[in-house]
Amino acid sequence: MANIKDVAERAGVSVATVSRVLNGRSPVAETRERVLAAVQELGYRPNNVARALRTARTGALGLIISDLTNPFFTELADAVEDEARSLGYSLVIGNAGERPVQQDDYIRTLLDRRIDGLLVSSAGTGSAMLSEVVASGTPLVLLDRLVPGIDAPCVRADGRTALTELAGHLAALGRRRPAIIVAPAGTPTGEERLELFRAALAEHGLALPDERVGSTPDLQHTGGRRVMSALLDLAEPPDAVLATDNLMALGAMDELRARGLRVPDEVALVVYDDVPWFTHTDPPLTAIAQPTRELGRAAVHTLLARIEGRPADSVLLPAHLVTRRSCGEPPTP
Amino acid sequence: MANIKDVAERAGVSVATVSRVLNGRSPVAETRERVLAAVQELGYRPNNVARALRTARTGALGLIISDLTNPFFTELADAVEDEARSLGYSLVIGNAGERPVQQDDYIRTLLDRRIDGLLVSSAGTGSAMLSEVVASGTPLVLLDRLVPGIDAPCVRADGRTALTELAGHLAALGRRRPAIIVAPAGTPTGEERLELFRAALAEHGLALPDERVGSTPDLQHTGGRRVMSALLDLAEPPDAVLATDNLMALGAMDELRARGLRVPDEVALVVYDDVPWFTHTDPPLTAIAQPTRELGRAAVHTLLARIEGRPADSVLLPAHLVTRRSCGEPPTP
DNA sequence: ACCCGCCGTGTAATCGATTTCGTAGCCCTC
DNA sequence: GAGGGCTACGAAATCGATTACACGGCGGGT
Repeated sequence: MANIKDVAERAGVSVATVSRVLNGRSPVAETRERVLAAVQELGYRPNNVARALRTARTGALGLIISDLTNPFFTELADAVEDEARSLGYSLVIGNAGERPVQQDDYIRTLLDRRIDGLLVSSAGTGSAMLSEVVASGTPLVLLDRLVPGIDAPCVRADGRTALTELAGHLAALGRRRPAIIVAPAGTPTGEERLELFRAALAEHGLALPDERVGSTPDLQHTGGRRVMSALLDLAEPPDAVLATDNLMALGAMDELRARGLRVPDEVALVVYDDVPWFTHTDPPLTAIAQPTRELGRAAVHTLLARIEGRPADSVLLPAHLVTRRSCGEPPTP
Repeated sequence: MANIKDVAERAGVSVATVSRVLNGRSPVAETRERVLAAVQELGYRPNNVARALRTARTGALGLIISDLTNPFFTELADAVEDEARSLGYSLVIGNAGERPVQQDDYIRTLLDRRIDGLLVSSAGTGSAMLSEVVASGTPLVLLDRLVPGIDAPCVRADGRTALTELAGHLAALGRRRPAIIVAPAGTPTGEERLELFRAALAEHGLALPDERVGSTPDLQHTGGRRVMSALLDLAEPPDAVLATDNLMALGAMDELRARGLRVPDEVALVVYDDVPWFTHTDPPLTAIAQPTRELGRAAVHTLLARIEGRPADSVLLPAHLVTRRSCGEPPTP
């Protein structure tokens, strides 16, 4: 591949001049055109690696995502990618697969690659490497998940409105024994959702006793199924279940189906995170929709602010309840 | 951040020695330990940008995916990422969003970043930039989609077995008027699936006339819905439909539902690409499952072969029919 | 007419690593 | 004991860009 020296020779100028023309400085029509012609003829493209070494800017952002196959995170990643690209950055995606060790591995790699900034939707509580990121001075923004003890802005959705709406919805439909499936105590997101849901239910005179709080470290399909099974084995099984993750909800649905229980007739089901195909499940699922694309966009902007040294605050966007049929009420058209 | 010079000073050796220790050459216990101690104390990590400039190897692979929000491609990307990471490469993902222009944009960026190799699941027929890739000498492997005129190995699934199984399945269930929803003529994948399906049907005495071949350039939800609508308006509407993409299938289902037609009673529906949540739709969808993760893995291996100068051939892995209830037969447990 | 300053350009340093080449010291052999 | 070969290490070139500094020429001000 042609390099800047080849271009300089062909245009009969120095490499400095070529560099200046390409970066918009010192615009003298005649020289400028000779250089551009040479660039054209040789099909020259600047080597980003060399440029990055010299300028200490790679033009790449890193995104650590907890689980790429989870549709919520896919959409988030898509939104981030879109926004980053439109602002001239490219995106290196690291998939943590919900494993803290793998996450740390990836963060290290990205740091070694000298990305300009890092977005992290953290798996678990693995904050050891995160404090290293902060220490290294690489701009960091947390996405969707808070990490205690890490001094970085966090962009995420606020479930309060949605959960209040949900509690009202369930109460109005006569549900008396709500339950929740969450990540285990200690994970900030899980705890927050639990507390908000409990508070919202209380306002409608509904209790959420600990026995109807099912939790599992396995945030996937099988975890959700196992927890749902335990809930159904209770002396007083729930008549409404909120699954705080779409994968766990799928597992929960499988368990219901396996036991021949009908949704919403016998048990109402609500999912945290709305996903396009929830319209197509049997029955269509009532869901709490986070403003995913907006989150992605905001995260990129916050990160760029940090990169450019501008002040950057945390962002909190409201989530909303999307009513479908899995709680019993027909959707209002 | 500490650099190699700092380490050298602290250890009282030259930078060359530090480099050698870190790369496993010239192992002399005493010096070696001094260097490693200095590395430890300074928290030194080699600058990958500088290393890449010198060695002309970035340790990064590029992946251009046609649509990140399509679950099939998500799983593919996940598999590729997994395999790449386990082999010491990181992955830069570019999302083409099914837009050739954006795809070309991204390929250029990745080339500028001097990635070691490129995997492309091409959107449309945008092969202009692809021939540039070949010309640039960057190792290239096509993924899932063939691109005519591009001299690069292609890793993809062979639908012949699956479509033969499907034709038999439909015939056995008494379906007489099969139809297909495909990408428009001119897209290799679409044409191939059409021809294979037609041939397989013929073996069971079933015809697939052109009027029951619905195509749309919009490979998304709305495209699928529009085509399904046209098929249903036929004088002799189909009693079985194969949608060659999972997004289009969702659109098709919406149209069926909107018209109050029951699946499988009135129309059988089959989807190309199996996705985890197809178990949860109403009814569970019979699908053609591509060996997605194996495809991802094979693609990375093929690409590495090219990178290392080993011979690399195209790979063709068989797809299979996964029978559920959307064609009428209960699944055999 | 002379000098100052500015503008466009070239020369060379620089970013942080790898790698070639050269050299000093050591051991072994004859 | 001298010479040859090997080993461990350092000095310096190198990758391909950006950029600080130097310099020559030209225009304008006095």
